[in-house]
Amino acid sequence: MKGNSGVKNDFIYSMALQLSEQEIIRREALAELQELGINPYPAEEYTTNTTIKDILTYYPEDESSFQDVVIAGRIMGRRIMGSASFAELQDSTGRIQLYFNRDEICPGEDKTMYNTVFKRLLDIGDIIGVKGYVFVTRMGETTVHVKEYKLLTKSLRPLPVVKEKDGQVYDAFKDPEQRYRQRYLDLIVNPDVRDTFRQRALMIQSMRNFLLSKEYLEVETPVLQPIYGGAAARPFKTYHNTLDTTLYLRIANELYLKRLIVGGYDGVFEFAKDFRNEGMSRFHNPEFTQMELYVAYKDYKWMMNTVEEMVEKIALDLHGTTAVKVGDKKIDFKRPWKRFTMYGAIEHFTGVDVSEMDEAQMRKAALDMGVELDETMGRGKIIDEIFGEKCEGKLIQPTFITDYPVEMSPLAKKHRELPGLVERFEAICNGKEICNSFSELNDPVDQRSRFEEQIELGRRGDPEAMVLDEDFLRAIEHGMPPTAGLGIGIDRLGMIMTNSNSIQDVLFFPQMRPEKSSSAESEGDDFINAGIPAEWVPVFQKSGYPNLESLKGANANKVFNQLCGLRKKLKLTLSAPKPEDVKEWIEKAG
RNA sequence: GACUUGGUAGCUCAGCUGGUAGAGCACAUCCCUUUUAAGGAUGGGGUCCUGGGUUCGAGCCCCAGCCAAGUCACCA
Repeated sequence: MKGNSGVKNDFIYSMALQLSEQEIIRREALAELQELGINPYPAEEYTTNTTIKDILTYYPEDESSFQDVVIAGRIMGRRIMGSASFAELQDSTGRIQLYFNRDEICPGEDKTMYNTVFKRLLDIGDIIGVKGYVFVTRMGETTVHVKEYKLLTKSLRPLPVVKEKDGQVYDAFKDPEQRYRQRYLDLIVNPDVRDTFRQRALMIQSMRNFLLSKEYLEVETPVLQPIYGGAAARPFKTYHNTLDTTLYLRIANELYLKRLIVGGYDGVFEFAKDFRNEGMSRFHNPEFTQMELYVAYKDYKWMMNTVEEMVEKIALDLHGTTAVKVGDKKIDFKRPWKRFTMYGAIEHFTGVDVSEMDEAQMRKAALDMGVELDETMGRGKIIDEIFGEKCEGKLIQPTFITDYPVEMSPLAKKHRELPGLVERFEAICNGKEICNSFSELNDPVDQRSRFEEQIELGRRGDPEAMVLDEDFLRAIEHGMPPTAGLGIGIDRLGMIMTNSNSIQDVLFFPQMRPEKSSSAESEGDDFINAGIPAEWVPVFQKSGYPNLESLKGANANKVFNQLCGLRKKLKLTLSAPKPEDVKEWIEKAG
């Protein structure tokens, strides 16, 4: 360290107790930059005039272009030689090589900006802006010849360095836990992750454009609901102080959107975050996004055609083709999709026609197929079990399953021809449901009795049974036009459209258990309360005494030696304690 | 929730029957200087997830716990 003030030394070395060596070196570089009069975090705008992607795309077509470029981004790699160096710069569009030459960066006598600042004080991860011109190196790589550069942000932590050659990736940053917890790192070093989320955004945009082009109204409805409804699921519960009342985070927005149809809109939709207090897996996150759409004067048959049209358009907008690669399969969203009734699908995959069976016969048939059941299951639930067990996983290409048992669908209208069924369909794709839709039940008398059946299920112990929403009934008693409704899982569809294996890969910040945080900082108060100088607290903690309690009964000589040893090792400017001080501190602990 | 696998340096990972913690990248100092997952030399860097136990001795064995991933169950 040259010319550093004692104050800065103290700051850096007191941090040294918690920091890795590489972090200390970066903090020293930060201090040195400031002494050179360089602001590592400048406030003013840095105006760029192109992007890396544009340079790489258009320069090869016209080598007289890009002779005066300004770009900004993060340093992702450096190859430093004597008077000339190369670096990799990454912006939001891509990565390009930079060429630095000492005598061009520093035309005069003072070579500090090259020798000291660029070579020694900049690191991988720093954000800089550069001005220069584009050329091609002897090795044939399009490169920006830097005439001038400016530090825009100093990075204090080392970045995972991922290297790649001929499609082979070295030292990939791939541990899922770290990728999800520190998504920013994932995004920096794994460019395909940035692409996945761009595609997700494009997918939503495509869907929204489709719906807006039909002149449906995009709306927002409450997330905090006094009565949760619209789906069979367990809710998150919260509490409002002023109202002194329990509220639930919505599990669906269906009942609110239908109220809007009652209110006279012909078509309403919402991209809704829903919350379900249930298990987590690679298909389930506690909060997820669903697009719900309700269109008046339509039925579920119309809605099937609409879903096909919409999803086919999304595939085309994202991939330019209706066929999408998912894992080792190719899924083709080209219309028309295959259609099965639920009974038809079961007969197709099991060879058993269950359509005419009563509950007892059905139970026996299911058990014969090896489907596990429990006592609380009624006829509808058994059909659902058979379907889920024997059919759903086998449906890879997009397929509509229609006409569900009434017991499973308390918000769907009874089938116009087939008793015991409702006018409902789901689209199954890659073995998973991607949407759910019905001709909405608008008969208020029927709706009330369906709710009452749900209440009965709740009494029998079904934790997912729906509760009766009196205001919703009041609304449809005023008359809701015949309506087709749809819920489509945005995350699930996103997984398919981006070829992602888990829902965590299409959510920026999937829910994780909270990280175990070191409580060292708060525990430090104990030391101070016992009269131990604050500047020694981190030294104690580094020595293996996280709190005062841990110091109890410790050998005073040993502690004294540990403290002084660390002081020497880390070149702390603190004055050494006396042995009797240490003894006194330990006595206070015990 | 059950089962399986894993947690070792900033990152990716080795680590023998239980015997003084290793490599590559990154970092530091130096050499070469239009290189490209740059090369060469030297060096620094560790709570082996946590807590117990067995043992003369534990990264490794046993028990408990934490976190994650995979599979299964439930839900979209």
